[in-house]
Amino acid sequence: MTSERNSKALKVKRECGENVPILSDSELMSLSVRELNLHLRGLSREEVQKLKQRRRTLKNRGYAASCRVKRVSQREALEQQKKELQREVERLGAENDGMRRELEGLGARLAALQRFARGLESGGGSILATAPRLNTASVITIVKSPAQPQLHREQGGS
Amino acid sequence: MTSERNSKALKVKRECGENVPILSDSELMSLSVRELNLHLRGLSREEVQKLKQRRRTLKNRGYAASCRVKRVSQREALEQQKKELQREVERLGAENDGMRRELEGLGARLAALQRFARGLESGGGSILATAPRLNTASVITIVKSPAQPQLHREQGGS
DNA sequence: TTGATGAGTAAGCAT
DNA sequence: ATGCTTACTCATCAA
Repeated sequence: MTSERNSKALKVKRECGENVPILSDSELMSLSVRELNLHLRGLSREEVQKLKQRRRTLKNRGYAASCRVKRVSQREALEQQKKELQREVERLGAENDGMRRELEGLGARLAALQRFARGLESGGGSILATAPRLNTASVITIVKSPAQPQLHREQGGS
Repeated sequence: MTSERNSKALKVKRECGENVPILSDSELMSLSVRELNLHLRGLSREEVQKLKQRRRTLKNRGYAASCRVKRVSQREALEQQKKELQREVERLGAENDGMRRELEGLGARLAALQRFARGLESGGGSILATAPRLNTASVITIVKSPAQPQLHREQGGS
C-alpha cells in the first residue's frame, strides 16, 4: 500500500527498474537549490517534480528527527535541573538544621545568663557569692537587652 | 498515492462504492474480539483480514494519541515539580538568612558579655560599679562557657 | 522555501 | 491480541 517508495531506514534501496536516480538520498538532501538545478538538466517536468518532492520528504525526515532529539534533550535538561534543585534543597536544609542547633545553644546560654540576672536582682548579693555555684569556665558578663523591659532596674543611671 | 483510505481527521468518510462497512470506526475500535466475530459471519477471508487490519489501525491511532498525551503531561509534571523545588529553595534561603541574622545578634550579645567579663576579671570591682556604664535594660547574668578555656578562673569551686 | 510540529500509520517490542 | 514507542510521512503554520 504505502510501501511503494518507503526506505523506512530499514529495508532501504531503490527499485531502480527504469530510472537511475543519479542522486543518493543524502546527496539530494544536502544539495543547495543552485547545485540541484545543475543536476536537473534535461529531465522532464514530471521527473523534476518527483525529485523535488523526494528532496522535501528527505528534509522532512531530518526535521522530524531533530524535533525528536530536541524533545528528548529538553526532557533531560528538565530532569537535570530538578536534580540540582533537590540537591540545593538538601544543602539548605542541612545548613538550616545546623543553624537551628546553634541558635538553641546560644539561646540556652543567654537564658542561663538571664536566670542568673534575676537571681542577682532579688538576692542583691555580690556576684562572687552567686557565681561560684556554676561549675566550670564561667563567664560573667553584662548584656544590653532592650527586648526585655521586665528586667528594668535602676542599676544603671545612664 | 497514500490517500486511498485516509480519513486524516480532516477529509473523512468512506468512498462506500462497493462495500458497506456496516461498522463505524468507533464501533469497530471498541468491540471485543467475540463481539467482532459475530459481525464477521459470512465474509470472505480477505474481507475479514481487511476489517481486522482497519481495527488495528484505528487502535494504533488511539495508542499514538495517548502516547502524546502522556508525554505532555509528564513534561508538565516535571515543570511543576521544578517550580515547587524553586519555591522551596527560596523559602529555605529566606529562613536561612533570618537565622543567620539571629545568630549575628546573639553572637554580638554574647561578645558584649564576654567583654564585660574580661573587665570584671582585670578590674575586680563590684558588678554594680561596672554595670552602670551600659545604657539601658541591662541584664547581668552568668553563663557556662566550656568552649572558652582562656577565661578559666578559680571563682567556682566544684 | 525552509524548518518545526501535530497527528496518523506501520514496525517492532513487550506482555 | 493488545498497548506503547519510534520513525516516517503529510499537512500546516511561521519566519
